[in-house]
Amino acid sequence: MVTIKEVAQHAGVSIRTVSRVLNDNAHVAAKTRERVLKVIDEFEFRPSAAARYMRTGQSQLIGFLTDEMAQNAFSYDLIVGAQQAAWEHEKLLFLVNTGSDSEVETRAINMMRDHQVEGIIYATMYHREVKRSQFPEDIPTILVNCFADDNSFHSIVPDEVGGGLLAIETLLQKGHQRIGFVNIAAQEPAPLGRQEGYRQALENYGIPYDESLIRFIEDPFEDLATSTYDCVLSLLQMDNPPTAIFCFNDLMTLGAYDAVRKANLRIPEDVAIVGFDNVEILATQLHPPLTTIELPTFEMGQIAVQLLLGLEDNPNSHPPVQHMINCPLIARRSV
Amino acid sequence: MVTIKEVAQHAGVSIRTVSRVLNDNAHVAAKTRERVLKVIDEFEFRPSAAARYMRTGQSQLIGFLTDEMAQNAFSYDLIVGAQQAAWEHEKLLFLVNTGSDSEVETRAINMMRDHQVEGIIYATMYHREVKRSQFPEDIPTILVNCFADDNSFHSIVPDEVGGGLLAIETLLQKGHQRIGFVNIAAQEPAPLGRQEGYRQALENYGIPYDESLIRFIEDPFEDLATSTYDCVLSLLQMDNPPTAIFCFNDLMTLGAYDAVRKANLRIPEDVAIVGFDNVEILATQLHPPLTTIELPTFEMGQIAVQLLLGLEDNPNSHPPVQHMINCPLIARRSV
DNA sequence: TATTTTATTGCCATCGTTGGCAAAATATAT
DNA sequence: ATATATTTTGCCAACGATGGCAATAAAATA
Repeated sequence: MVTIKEVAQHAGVSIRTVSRVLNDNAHVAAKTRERVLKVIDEFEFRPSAAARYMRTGQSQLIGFLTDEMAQNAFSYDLIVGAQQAAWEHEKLLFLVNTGSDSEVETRAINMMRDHQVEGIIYATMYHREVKRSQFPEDIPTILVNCFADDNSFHSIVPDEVGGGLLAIETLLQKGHQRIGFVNIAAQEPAPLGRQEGYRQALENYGIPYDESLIRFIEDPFEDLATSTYDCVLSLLQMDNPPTAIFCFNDLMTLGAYDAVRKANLRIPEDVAIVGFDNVEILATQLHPPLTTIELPTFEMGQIAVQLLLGLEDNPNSHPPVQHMINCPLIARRSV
Repeated sequence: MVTIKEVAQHAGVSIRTVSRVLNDNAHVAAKTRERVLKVIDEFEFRPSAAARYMRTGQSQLIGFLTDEMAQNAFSYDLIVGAQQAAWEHEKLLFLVNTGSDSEVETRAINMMRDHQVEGIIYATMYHREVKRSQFPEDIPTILVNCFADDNSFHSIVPDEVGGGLLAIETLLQKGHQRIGFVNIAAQEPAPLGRQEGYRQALENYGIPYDESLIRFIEDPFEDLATSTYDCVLSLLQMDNPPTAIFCFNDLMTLGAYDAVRKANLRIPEDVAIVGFDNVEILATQLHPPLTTIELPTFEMGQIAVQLLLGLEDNPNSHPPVQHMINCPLIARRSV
């Protein structure tokens, strides 16, 4: 590895001059600069980030922690979004997947501290609350898709209620009056929020809230599509069946599509279907393509980094920002 | 940030002693060590990785480059696999997604060099050849899911031929004699290799190779499932239709399932289906769950890191290893 | 007790870079 | 030509850690 010393030697100047060429650019004669630049180029010299950090205290590093390796595309888009934003600011992203193991988490945070990251982004795979104690107080931290129990950290979460509302209002606008909803049973922001959106939308349109149109899936991991299949089939076999179904997520629409076909009905002519998440691999390939609410994960990753970097300028921007991201409708052909 | 100096001061020893406690552990009196350890603990001191690197030359960093942000789960598993292996060796992973932009790629490699990564892993989203010139010669590099045009780098790729062979032999063992194959038209290792596996399997069982059973999809990005639907439907409408279908990837089986249903046939009783990739989100949720060949991406990521770290011990292990990863069958219920 | 061995500790240089300050070189004003 | 201002450059000390070597303290031997 070639150092600034060698460059100085070959250019016949002191290392201070090389350093000046590298940084200020001021106070160095044009001729000298040219000579130095030529040597730098020739030797492919690049200043050591570690040595630079030693003097400046700027590591140019951001830590990115994720809790579990989900099967879904969620995490990946989030990472890429964050990576891209970091890139635009010439920062590098450290990635650690902790698998929800709190010991690993602590160790990971320690390692990031060792490398003097300028900030930490902590992203969870599903929207939930996290304990504040697990995060260091002296490193700027942004929570993504989660929030601290005491809201003591900046956090970026999707607007679940707004998403649910938008899904249902879209259906109501098309004239649907009875709308089934296959939700999951957990007491978490996502199912709770989306259901609240469902309720509000009906209220806005003066349509009574019929509990029998809502079905819950207990175990959201085991055979999700199959459970949805059963739920949707039973909804369609009601005396007064719904003409539209809202599924808690896109994966579930796989089962919903099957159930509608089983009942010998057509999508969207007989039954409209709306999902949530906009998992492109599914939504675009289904038959017909799925209308769904987008969980803008890429954007969330981007915003997290931008927020983090903005923080450095005014680190005392208390109270922490609770950023709520709008979930737009992606209209395809299932409505 | 508390430094070794402060620790030394508070413990009433020199920094050299603290350093010894931190590293060797030898040649320091039990009493002293205890005292130092207490201060370290109390002040939550952690040695700076940058300063450490300055002296030792060990950055503990690995660079991970990906070419594009694919929709599929491929990349994510790969990253997590690599991350996990890195973690086990106490290394941290830098992630940069280049979006196939060679300028970004060069800049990314430069940034990694700045941070003195111990090695670089370059992973592509589909199995292909890459140019050797784009990689630096002085940093150990592992290619994943791709290989250099002159095989001058270590590389880890899936055994496409073996995967295709396994898929078809599985079907042949079940007594299927006419097996349809929906492939994609690109001249790349994956479609070419899997088709070669298809051919070999038939040859092994002494069954004639009937070209009319193979269909090609020209544009593998636009409406893949729909194109597959058309292909499978036309296969099933042949005079002597196949009793099994092998799809180039799992996404395509979505269309294949629809086509089989459309033809009023059952899976697997009337038509067996085998996919490729083992995209869990799809394979486990389909109706019935999909039998498919796994592309062991997680494992590939792990092996990449292990190989990289092993390299440091014997950096002159020329010629570069061309590692071929076995693709196993994941038997579910579509066969 | 004196002497040798061994265990413990501290001083200093170093890694590659940047910033403060002063020295040298050049340009401008008298 | 001399004095003064300005530009250009170099020396040296950091940053936070580690390693070589010497100094000191403790233990073992004579």
